[in-house]
Amino acid sequence: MGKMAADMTTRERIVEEALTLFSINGYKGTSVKNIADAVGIKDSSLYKHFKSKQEILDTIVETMRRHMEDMSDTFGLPSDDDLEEAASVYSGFDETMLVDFSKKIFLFYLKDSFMSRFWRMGNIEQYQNPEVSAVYRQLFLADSISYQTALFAEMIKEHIFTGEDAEVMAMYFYSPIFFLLSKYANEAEKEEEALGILEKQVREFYRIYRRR
Amino acid sequence: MGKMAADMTTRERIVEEALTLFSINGYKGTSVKNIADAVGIKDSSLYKHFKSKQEILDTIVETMRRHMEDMSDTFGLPSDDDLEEAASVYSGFDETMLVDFSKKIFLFYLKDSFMSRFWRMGNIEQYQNPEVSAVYRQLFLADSISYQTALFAEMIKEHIFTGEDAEVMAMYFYSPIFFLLSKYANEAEKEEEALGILEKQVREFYRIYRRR
DNA sequence: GTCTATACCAGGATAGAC
DNA sequence: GTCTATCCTGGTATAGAC
Repeated sequence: MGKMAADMTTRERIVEEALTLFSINGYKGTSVKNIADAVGIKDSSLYKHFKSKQEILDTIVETMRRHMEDMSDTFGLPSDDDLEEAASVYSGFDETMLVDFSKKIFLFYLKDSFMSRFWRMGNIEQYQNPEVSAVYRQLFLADSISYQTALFAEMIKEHIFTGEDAEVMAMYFYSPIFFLLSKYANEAEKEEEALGILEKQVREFYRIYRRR
Repeated sequence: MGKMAADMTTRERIVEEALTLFSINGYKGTSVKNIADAVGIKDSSLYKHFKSKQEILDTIVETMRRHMEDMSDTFGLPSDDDLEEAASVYSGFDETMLVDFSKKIFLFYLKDSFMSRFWRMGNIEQYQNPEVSAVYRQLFLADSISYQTALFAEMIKEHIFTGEDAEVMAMYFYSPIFFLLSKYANEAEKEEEALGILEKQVREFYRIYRRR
């Protein structure tokens, strides 16, 4: 994203096209020639930029790892350091804000061009490539839960929500998002349907845990 | 499962070994020779049983489709027809029974040899093969939700649970199971950890929706 | 840094003997 | 219904000219 094709180096464009193809056809289902064709060079020329097909995949994973680190910014989420601040930001939280927050997370995963392609590639390659698997699992399974657990814990402490166990709350908040991503990642046209279901879930979540 | 290798025809053993290999290395990552080796025959001999590698995959999908139809039995679940009966069966439902019910579903998906291999293969191949995708999505995304929606709707009607929207309840009941399957499908050794988390989720679910 | 040409190998599938 | 031998294609990667 951000850069136009013209602004990108050939090396960057190879990574870009490879991620797209890997996310559609998988690593084994994508040939070096497929990637070269997409970039508009011959397959042999590609080896001036990468010493092997595997090295392209490694570069994608590395890029994703860096992308991940400044994800909070992209998200518009506060960083781990200032959770207290985060909670105070959300202290005027109402139902609508919680719904918007969940939709923001959902649509970021679904529509951000890097995220959505990595989601799909991660699904396909998670059992094959240990490095892909590690980043995929951290991103979509571990970090999401741990961040939201910390956030809900803070919000309980600040008496914004009631609840005994922040991790249980985080699971109830995030796992429907995860489920809907799995279901709708490949059906962009049904986005509205997905958002409708998500909204109902989150309104119920708010009803259950709001301070009474 | 149930049949020993000795009892199975060569054709059945090909399907069996192919599913195992596809679930580990994917369709493209598995060669006909890999399958033949696992069965103990030469790759060329395999073509006496199947006219192509694709036909093996089609047979697996077909087997899964049939497996699916009598899943309710395997599950120990009532069929769609007699939901009223199902609800009355659960009318004496307490927290422990709900926890056991959720663990049963979770462990069935995780440990049933056919299910767990199809789960993994479905994950890998969901964007590649339309037929795999259809069965995978029906099994793990659509049917689970619709069955549990019907069940909770009946239980609300019978005043066993309180709740406005059975589908929202079904999502809160099933999506943590789905999330935990995604997380632990490849880490059989952490089964206890997964069950611990599941139990906490379901106890919270019961606390929220039990009749008061 | 792009091209053409080519080496090399692995995979899917068939032919034909036993 | 299993084997050996073989065909063909397509994929990764390298060499060397421009």
